[in-house]
Amino acid sequence: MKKIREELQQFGLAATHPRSVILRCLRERKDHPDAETVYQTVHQEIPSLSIDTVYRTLNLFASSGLIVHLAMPTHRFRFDGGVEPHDHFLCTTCEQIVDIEPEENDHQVFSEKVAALGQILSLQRVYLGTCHACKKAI
Amino acid sequence: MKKIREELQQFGLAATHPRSVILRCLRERKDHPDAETVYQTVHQEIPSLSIDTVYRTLNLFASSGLIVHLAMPTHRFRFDGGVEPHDHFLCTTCEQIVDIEPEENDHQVFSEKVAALGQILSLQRVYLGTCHACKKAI
DNA sequence: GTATTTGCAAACTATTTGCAGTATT
DNA sequence: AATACTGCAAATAGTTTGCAAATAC
Repeated sequence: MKKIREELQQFGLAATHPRSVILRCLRERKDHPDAETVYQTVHQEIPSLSIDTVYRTLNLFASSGLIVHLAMPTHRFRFDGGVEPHDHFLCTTCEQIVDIEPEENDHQVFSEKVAALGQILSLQRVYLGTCHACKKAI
Repeated sequence: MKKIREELQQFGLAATHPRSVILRCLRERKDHPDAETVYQTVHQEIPSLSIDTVYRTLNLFASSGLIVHLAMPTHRFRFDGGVEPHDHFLCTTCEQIVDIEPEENDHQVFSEKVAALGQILSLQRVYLGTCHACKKAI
């Protein structure tokens, strides 16, 4: 928990109890949760927590760069507590998201053409399709 | 317009007037519109058109593969009438989306690791950042 | 003529915001 | 003590759906 608090402070954010628990939740989970899911989890540890705070906190963390707001055609915003570059697979049926570790030689260099469009901050790659479970269910 | 109607029929969809005009709108625009924007445009040609039909039609087209439901962390769903593979730049401030034509040697082959996750139907790459206009405005 | 599609209206779901009290620095 | 954060409540925004009338095949 100490590390989480320090992280918040390094980003210039007050290390409150809700924020610490929300950030720890994001760091531990591997399933790229939405606000509701984060709320359900953190609510167990802080019963007084409201979902408004979860929304505000997730937006704050994402714009600070502490977490990643995922580019996905899903019905709810999804977040990723892993900030090292990697790709994702999205099952467009059940909306589960799976991490894909980058290849050794993948250094995400942007071409000049891309750089000319503005200040590029990140690149997200999403493979879209149907997971085995959903495929079977059809 | 003939071509548009034929396209709909090839995909097994009834070539109604609303659908034809909506598909033509998507094919002509370069700005990756949301449902509201499509509605504003098509509404000029078909005043009786309702936005419900726009939502239904966009979802139908996207699941049929006639258009692409973009993977973007935007507040509204965005659609692309260009179906040949290409990348996108998203300004996370003004939410404008710009096409990036693929490099010559970009053939979008999926690794076995990716293919093992399920049936992969497409890959979307999104460069996120701030466009020049928004950068200046800060 | 039959089946599919559309408009209307309403519902539903997700997300944001103002304000006053509370916690953090 | 001053500032920043949170909960409450309500508002806002985006999208979906049931049903009867209209349209396409």
